[in-house]
Amino acid sequence: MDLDDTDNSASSAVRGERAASQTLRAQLMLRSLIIGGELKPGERVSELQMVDRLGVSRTPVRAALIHLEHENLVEALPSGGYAVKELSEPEILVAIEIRGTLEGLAARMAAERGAPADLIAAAHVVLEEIDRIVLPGPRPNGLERYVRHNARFHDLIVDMAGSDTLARQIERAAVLPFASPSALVPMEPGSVETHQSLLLSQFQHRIVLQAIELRQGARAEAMMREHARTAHCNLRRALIAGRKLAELAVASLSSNS
Amino acid sequence: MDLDDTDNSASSAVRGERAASQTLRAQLMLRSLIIGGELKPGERVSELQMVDRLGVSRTPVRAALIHLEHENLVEALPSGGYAVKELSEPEILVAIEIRGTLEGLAARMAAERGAPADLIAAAHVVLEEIDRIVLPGPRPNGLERYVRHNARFHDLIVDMAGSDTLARQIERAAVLPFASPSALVPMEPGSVETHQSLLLSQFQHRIVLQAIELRQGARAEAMMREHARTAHCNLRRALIAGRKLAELAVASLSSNS
DNA sequence: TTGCCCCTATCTGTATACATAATTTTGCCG
DNA sequence: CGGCAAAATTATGTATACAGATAGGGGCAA
Repeated sequence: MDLDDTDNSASSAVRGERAASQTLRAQLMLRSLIIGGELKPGERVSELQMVDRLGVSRTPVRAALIHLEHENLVEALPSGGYAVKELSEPEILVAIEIRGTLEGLAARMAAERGAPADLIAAAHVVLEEIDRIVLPGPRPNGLERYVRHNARFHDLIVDMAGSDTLARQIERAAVLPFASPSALVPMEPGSVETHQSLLLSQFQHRIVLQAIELRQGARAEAMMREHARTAHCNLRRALIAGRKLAELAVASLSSNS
Repeated sequence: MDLDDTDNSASSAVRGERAASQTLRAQLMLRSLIIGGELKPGERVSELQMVDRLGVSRTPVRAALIHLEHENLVEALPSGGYAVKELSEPEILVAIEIRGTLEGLAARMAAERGAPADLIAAAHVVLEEIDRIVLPGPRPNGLERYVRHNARFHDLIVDMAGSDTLARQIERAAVLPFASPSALVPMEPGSVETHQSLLLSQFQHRIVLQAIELRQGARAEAMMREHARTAHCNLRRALIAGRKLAELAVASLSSNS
């Protein structure tokens, strides 16, 4: 069978991933289709249709669907098969709260157990990089760099907790489009409002890191929780601004490498 | 092909489930094999071996393995295939902490949003049933009834939060043998120590429910978290007493209907 | 005797064939 | 003209065939 992706309508999602397994390719492409809105919420995801669309056979498509079910992006229909899960605003808020709660737990564990020195140092470096982005003032193009460093900081906090189980659980909670720490993409790139929001987030980053260093578990946890609630504001703003879900796909996909 | 389970070495795990799909059967049986210790931690789970052992073909076995991977019971090997995940004591403690944290979040959300009256009433009924079990004093055979009602109470709290997303996440966190709220099975049935532990748990139940009714979110959350840490003691006791993981399989499996 | 290389046996990933169940469409009757 | 039923199409669940890869064992050479 022809396995290259020359005629693949969703091949842009797997740029540079052509060596990966068919299952992973199907998973990434399906995620992209769902988050990008090309598959409407509530719509049935026909396996054969996906075979035509993704260029892989039914087996990897089916495996990808099982994975996506656990990621809360599709749900199993009672009569068999899967449908794109419709995300209500309250459920997204809950997902954000779950992520914040678990990241708060990670921060507290890091503070109570003590975080490895190299991770602390790496976090300081990341925060200084963010400083160089946000301190000079609002500038275009700084947003995507911020998102990258922000995601790295969150990953470092989770790593400091030293638990693979916790890391996985957090990763799963952050799959939903607006629940990811990188979900501030819909913000207006150059606006003063955006810039102030980033400054506040950076303050929170510093407090979390300081609390972890000082072994202040409760403080680290509370601040991390509050920090996650920044996403609430972003979601509210995005819902008011209109449907720009497609933009989120890139950030959401790039954050789980 | 012969599809009945007459020569099925693990058929006891699916008693009453013969109408279910092959995938679900494979998932339940594999869970039982892993939690029951028949598959040793770190051991590779050969698909063909499981085909022989479970009496289903490779496709359902493979689907079940993907599900179990998301349940943290197996992990994907870099070279392909899966292996039984080895659960270190610290990781189990983390899993308990995750469950407690998320159940605490559920209790707080129930308190802040207000729980449906019928669920509150149902919870009161359950607590009165538990009272009838533990108040008269230590008695044999009360333990399994306690476990059942205890699981029901925890489910009710989660339901009160009114979020399917949160419910799923908690369910996943509670799959690990000792992380489930039903994980007090290894306790000695008739001992005074066991009875006092149950009494304390029941006090905590009452406080959580009262806090939810009074809209005391922080109190409900803190008490629910602390309540989950009861499992820490049970784990410690079980590890001292010796390996009786097999007993936990039943409780763990029955709690996720 | 020991270490390295090759060969074999098995295992996974993928594709596909087949049977059962669900859904849609079409035709007929009221 | 509308509703219901039946048939056909399509969907999923399951089993299996096949190819590439991997790991392990045995044999040969130093």
